[in-house]
Amino acid sequence: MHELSPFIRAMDSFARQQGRHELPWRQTHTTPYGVWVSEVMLQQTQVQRVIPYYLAFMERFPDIFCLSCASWEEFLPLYRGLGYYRRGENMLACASQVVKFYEGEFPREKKALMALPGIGEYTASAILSFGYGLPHLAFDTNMQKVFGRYLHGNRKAKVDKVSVENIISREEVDMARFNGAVMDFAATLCQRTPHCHICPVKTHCCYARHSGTTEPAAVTRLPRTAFDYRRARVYLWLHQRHRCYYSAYSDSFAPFVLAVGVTSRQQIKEYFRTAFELEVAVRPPHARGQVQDHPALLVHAQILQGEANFCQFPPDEIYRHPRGFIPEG
DNA sequence: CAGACGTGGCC
DNA sequence: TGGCCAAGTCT
Repeated sequence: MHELSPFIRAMDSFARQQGRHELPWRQTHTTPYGVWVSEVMLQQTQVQRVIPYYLAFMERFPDIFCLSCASWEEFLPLYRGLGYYRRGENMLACASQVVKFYEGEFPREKKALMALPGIGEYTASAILSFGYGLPHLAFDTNMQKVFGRYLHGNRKAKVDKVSVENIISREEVDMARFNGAVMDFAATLCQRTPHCHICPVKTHCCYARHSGTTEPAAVTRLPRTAFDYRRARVYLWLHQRHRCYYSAYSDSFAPFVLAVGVTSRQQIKEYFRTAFELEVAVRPPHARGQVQDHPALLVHAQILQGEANFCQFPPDEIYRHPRGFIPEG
């Protein structure tokens, strides 16, 4: 017996009663490949957003051999819109390595998995537990939040992963079931503002016992002064992973200066699509201010697809603000 | 080890 | 509408 016993029993019951069993990557026919695809897509991305991407992706690339042969041009249509395009590059590289070195089967060892591109400790554990039924704890931000609160009353508190994993393994618990249960529990009950009044472990949880007073409340920011996007101009730095920057001019470096009012990410993408036949990923503005009495936004963007016929400059030869830029203050 | 990396939906 | 959010990984 130990302090986690009630929690483990509660999660088992929670999984049975309120588990999200209908998620497409939780089906009985889901392969380690399917687990991997879902886990990579789910990184820093919301479940509801991933579902349609996952379904379409598995239809287009049903197995890892299929994916390992795909080009970036074939891959991108099924990935575009998910963001974090390095993730996408890593998926292709990973698929090709698994085929080349492991005959298309993901290894069953954490160390070997973590050596593959785009697979870190969390994703490796997820593949091992969900894909192979091995007893690895999939410790993500959900588990951090839940165990931090349960054990120490604070979602940010340091949690000893190894001892938690050992304790769970010792119980006769299916680790995959447990991992999924904690995620569902975190998503539906133990949210940023947790619903302790209906929580099955409230009598054992450190956070609930202290009525949440052990955790700092979410910060509320002061409202900012309105910014006139309709009159604003975007100054845009187009780059390849910040390794080289493209200039709007051929003789010296200059950022792209867009038309007044072309400020939304959607508008900016459309501009590069029609003007240059380029697909670009546009970051939210990293600075705003004034240039010659006009509101200005400074924006980074990188090329996803297409050929750029612009002059290239190394990062140290570009300047980061337009002449006369006055930061908002 | 901070900081970078994307996006569309939501209030 | 602007600021925040969501199953990490890499450098």
